[in-house]
Amino acid sequence: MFTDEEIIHRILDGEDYLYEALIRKYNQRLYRISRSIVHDEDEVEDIMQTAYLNAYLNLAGFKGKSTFATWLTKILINESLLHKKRQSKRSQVSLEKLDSNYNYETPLSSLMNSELKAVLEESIAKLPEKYRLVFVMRELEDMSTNETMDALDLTESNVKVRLNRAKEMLRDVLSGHYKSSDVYDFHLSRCDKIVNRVMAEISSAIDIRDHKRD
DNA sequence: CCGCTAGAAACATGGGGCAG
DNA sequence: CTGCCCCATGTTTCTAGCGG
Repeated sequence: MFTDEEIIHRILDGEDYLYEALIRKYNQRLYRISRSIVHDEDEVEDIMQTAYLNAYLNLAGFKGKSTFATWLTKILINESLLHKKRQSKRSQVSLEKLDSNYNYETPLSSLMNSELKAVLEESIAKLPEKYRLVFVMRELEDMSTNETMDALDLTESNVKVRLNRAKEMLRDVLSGHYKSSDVYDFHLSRCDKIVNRVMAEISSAIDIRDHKRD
């Protein structure tokens, strides 16, 4: 097993195909996080694709100031927010779109009552974006407070209080306890789809780059 | 025992709405 | 317009628990 940093070194040394391993590793995380900003699945796919591509093209600029995971997450969040901003400019109607998009599939079998899961997903989706983002990153993706604050450019205390308030809001809706591990699951076919697309984009990007070099 | 982290509570601030 | 209140948000501070 190689660390991300080792893989990146090898990619920069010419082993471009290794980028696929990184994509597969972080697909689930990026999907959930982007999905907590943008509701439409297809749009999330596009955003992830763009984020992976941007990350790849700027890989040489990654200096290891934070971890690769955080760096990549940051790129994704920026891309997601950018997309959302563009979209809200085009059409002001976003509210009615919210409800129709909650019913996406969560393929893995779970111990959780499906009705409860649906309620939980809906409740999460209804959280204000800042709370939802922190909640998804901390609770669903198991990111540390430090990772989360780096990715979102927040203070430590702010991450803590947002997480607690998110939970508080969810508690108001959900009586009793909840199990969050299988919310926002990432469908495997979707994973392959994105991997293939990004690797295709990368190979053409490499062609262009090599062309320019000549 | 020490250091780190999470969480809860108290406190501070800033904006929006509203009566006068 | 002004003063006031309420609400959302962020910071500070304290406590508890966990592992080295």
